[in-house]
Amino acid sequence: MPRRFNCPHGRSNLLSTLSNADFAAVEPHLSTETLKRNFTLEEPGKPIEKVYFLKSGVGSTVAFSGGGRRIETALFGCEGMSGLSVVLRSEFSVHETFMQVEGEGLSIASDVFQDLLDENRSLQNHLLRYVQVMATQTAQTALTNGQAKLEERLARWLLMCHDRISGDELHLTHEFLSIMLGVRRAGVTVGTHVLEGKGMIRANRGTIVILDRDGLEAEAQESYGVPEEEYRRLIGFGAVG
Amino acid sequence: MPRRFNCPHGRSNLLSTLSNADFAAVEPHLSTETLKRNFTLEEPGKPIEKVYFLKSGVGSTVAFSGGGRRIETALFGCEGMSGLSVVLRSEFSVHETFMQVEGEGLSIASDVFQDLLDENRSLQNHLLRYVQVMATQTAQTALTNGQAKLEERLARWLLMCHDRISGDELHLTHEFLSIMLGVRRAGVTVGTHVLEGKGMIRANRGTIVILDRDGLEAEAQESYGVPEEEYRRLIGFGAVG
DNA sequence: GAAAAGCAGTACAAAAGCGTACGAAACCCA
DNA sequence: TGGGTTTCGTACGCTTTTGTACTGCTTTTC
Repeated sequence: MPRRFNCPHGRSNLLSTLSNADFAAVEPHLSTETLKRNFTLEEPGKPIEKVYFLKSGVGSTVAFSGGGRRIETALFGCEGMSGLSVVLRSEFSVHETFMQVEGEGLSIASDVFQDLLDENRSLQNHLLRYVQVMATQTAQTALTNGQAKLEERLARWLLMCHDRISGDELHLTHEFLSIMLGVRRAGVTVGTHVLEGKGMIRANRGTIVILDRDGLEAEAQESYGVPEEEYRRLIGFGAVG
Repeated sequence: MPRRFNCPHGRSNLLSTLSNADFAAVEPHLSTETLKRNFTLEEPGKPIEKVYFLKSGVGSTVAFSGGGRRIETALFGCEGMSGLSVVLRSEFSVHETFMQVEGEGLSIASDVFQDLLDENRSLQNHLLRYVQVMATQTAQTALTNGQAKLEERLARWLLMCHDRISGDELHLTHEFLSIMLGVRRAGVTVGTHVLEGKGMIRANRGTIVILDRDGLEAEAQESYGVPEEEYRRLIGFGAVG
């Protein structure tokens, strides 16, 4: 199976799948921005100022609790956007969203964007379908967190990240991965060794290279694939230019 | 702290918090239905025919995978509704939603409802905010599934269910609870004994009685409360008649 | 080029939870 | 009333994961 969200030439697939009229309405208000690693796209509990459509890179939404527990609940790249709370008329969310892999994005001011949604039914409907995709992803994360073993969760995460980058190299530390998955750092070390032993990845200080996607998909079992299929159903892929 | 979603006299709080105009638009199309335990509100992968606003009882959304793994991702009562996929223009969801505790609900045909949403901005916006509440609940479930111990998850679940029923008795088996939480049946038995030992609940064949909510909230730690607070912020409570 | 910081590998005991299984108690229905 | 069924209590060994901590290798910084 091919890489699933490999948006060609750093293009936002979510914008590409808009109708011409909808895209024309949005386009004048977009500004290109370079989004560095760790850049905050949404601050928990604070009104969202800009919505970002990624052209490349990966964004990550994390739920946390007072006691310092954190876990990633959703992740998106060139197929998606930040600021779902704007689409959902909620001003902000209690969760945090930041850039996990740096990239480029198109930003639009939240208030302008909200007006566009008001005026433009089909634009809104399209993005609501995207909300459903993300809701599915989060539900699947809940399922996986509750039922899958560490290696399976690790494989799922690597696949989802791989789907959204170009090339096969992920630049991240075990520490970071352990926070995303909500497990112990040393557990990630052991888990990567297992996947490495099966020849699926090659790990190196700060880098993981994907060698065998099919193997990883087998390892991830049913943990991987459901939201990806929903994306295909509800959003689809824009014509490749 | 009082019971959080104790809708008086079996009333839908979600409908009660609509503006008069919005409620007037919806009201003529509603039919009261008795919803037995296990009644399917949404079938996975099949177009939703009716949307239900609960007046009493509890509905439950479950994610599952081919391998027979299941876990509850969200739960709602008189404060909520089924059929979020209709609000999100997605026809259906891949998850299953059914009645966990029997009750009454107001149903409306999906196509009629969708037309109402089209014509009625503020109705749609209100329900979109409810979608955000549920997204928050699911994210919190992902966090809890990944990080909390069995007893904490159990306490959270009991509280969420207690919030949505009248009285303090939950009628359910350990087997059922184990499926909702995605744990072993025998684990639930042990967990309930611990909570019982602390005087928070009293358990009996098919019944759990909540004795000490505050105790349970302490047991659940930060696992409980976030989506409830979001509901308060985004939906609120209708005037008590 | 030395010191500091960051990152990865490893080890060990302990806890949490699982799979399984068996028997007892409570309930249901004929 | 009695047999079948459902639900619950409990036990045992095993796997997974944790908490903690120490070591050594890189990379960065001064």
